[in-house]
Amino acid sequence: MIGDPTRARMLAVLMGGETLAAGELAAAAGVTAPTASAHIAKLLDAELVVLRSQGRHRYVRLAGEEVAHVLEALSFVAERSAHADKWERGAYKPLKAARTCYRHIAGELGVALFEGLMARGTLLPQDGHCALSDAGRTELRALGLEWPAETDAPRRFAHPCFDWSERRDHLAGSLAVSLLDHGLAHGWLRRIKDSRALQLTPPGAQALAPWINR
Amino acid sequence: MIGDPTRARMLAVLMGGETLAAGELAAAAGVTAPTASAHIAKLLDAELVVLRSQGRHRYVRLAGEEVAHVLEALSFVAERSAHADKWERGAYKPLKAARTCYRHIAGELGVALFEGLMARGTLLPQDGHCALSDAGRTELRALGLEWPAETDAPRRFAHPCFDWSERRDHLAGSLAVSLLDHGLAHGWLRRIKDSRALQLTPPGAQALAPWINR
DNA sequence: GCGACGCTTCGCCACGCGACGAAGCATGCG
DNA sequence: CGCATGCTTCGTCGCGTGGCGAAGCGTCGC
Repeated sequence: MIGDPTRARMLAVLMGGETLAAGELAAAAGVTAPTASAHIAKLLDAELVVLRSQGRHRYVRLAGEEVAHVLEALSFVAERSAHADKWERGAYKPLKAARTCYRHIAGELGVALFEGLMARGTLLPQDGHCALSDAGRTELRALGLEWPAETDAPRRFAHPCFDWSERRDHLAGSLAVSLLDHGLAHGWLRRIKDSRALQLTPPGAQALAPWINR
Repeated sequence: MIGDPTRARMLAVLMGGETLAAGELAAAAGVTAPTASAHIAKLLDAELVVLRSQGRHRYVRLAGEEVAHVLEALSFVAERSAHADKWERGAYKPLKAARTCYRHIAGELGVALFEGLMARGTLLPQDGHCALSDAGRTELRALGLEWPAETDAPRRFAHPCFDWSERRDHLAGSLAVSLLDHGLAHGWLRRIKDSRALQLTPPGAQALAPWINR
């Protein structure tokens, strides 16, 4: 299912965490509308993506974090030895520095952020997941960040996610989604076109400085 | 590559962590020798498996932990919703209770062991991996366990590995391999035939009792 | 050496499935 | 209303690739 080149291209695009209309996906994958439609139907059937119909558009998004995790791990193994140093220099460098993993911040920036959040005590480890400390709540609100209720499903709220390029954890969960969205909305981060790479802007570096661990 | 049904069956068998001769793999996957040979060649080319020629036999084994991790995550997503309750009752129950993940102990037993090792202080968290405490070294030697030198590559020695059925970590790394091998050799654990499932024997339960967290 | 065995290479067949064009439904807009 | 847009369904084509049997190598045993 994932192995088909066209579907793989579609999934890779969706790994950015965005939701795309069927037509956009077709263009991104380089196939015609009928072909894309058939593939989307299969991905839906396999529950790898979910669909939201809205007017005459049909928006597609990855089904969840498990799927994103598999794809991330797969892409790492796939690109592994082939171009060992492309990660250090060249085309993959921006991806290694900062990228989206589903709807989280990953790469060097993601790992640094996660470790900073833990080191500063903004987040506290708790069983397998993470919880906001009282001080942490205050700090993040001061940035203007808002997040969904933490009450239900603590596991879903914030937890570590293994980062395949860094081989260390970054932050995942709904708090991480809020953080990415907020960062994009306020110009702290910019998506690099046609890529999962992210760029940290000067205001972003300033806003996140207390947590960026270097 | 992984998607082909025959190759998937081969990889699933190899997920047990064993090394099999080409002919055994052919039988396990239900194909003739020529077919298996072609598939093995492809898996080798993709560096998903490694080969050790010995006499007229050619032994195949998974290439490493990254590969095992991807396969484990994939199998979880693949089996996910299909038979949601088969994990609780029925065919998957032994797999959920205890199984091999590459060459580590996974499932409920694996998670309990890992958490017990940490809770008792046998293992100490250290950066992204784990280190043996002095007391831990003594405790494990008392069991008769031996392990490779811890000096080089601490990351490889012991680290958490996300367990897809339990959604918590179990122990991975060369220490985990030693533990599984030792457990099998001393009758603490038995492989269940034609499956990745493991069974904890009474002597095993006794030997591991100090670390089994319940 | 000469078989037996294990595995690979070769040649061939056939099925599956992905690709597209054309036509068919929906939805939204003037 | 009627036409444009977005997507799906249908029918068809053709390539890719997995499958096997037969034959070819290498390795071990007597």
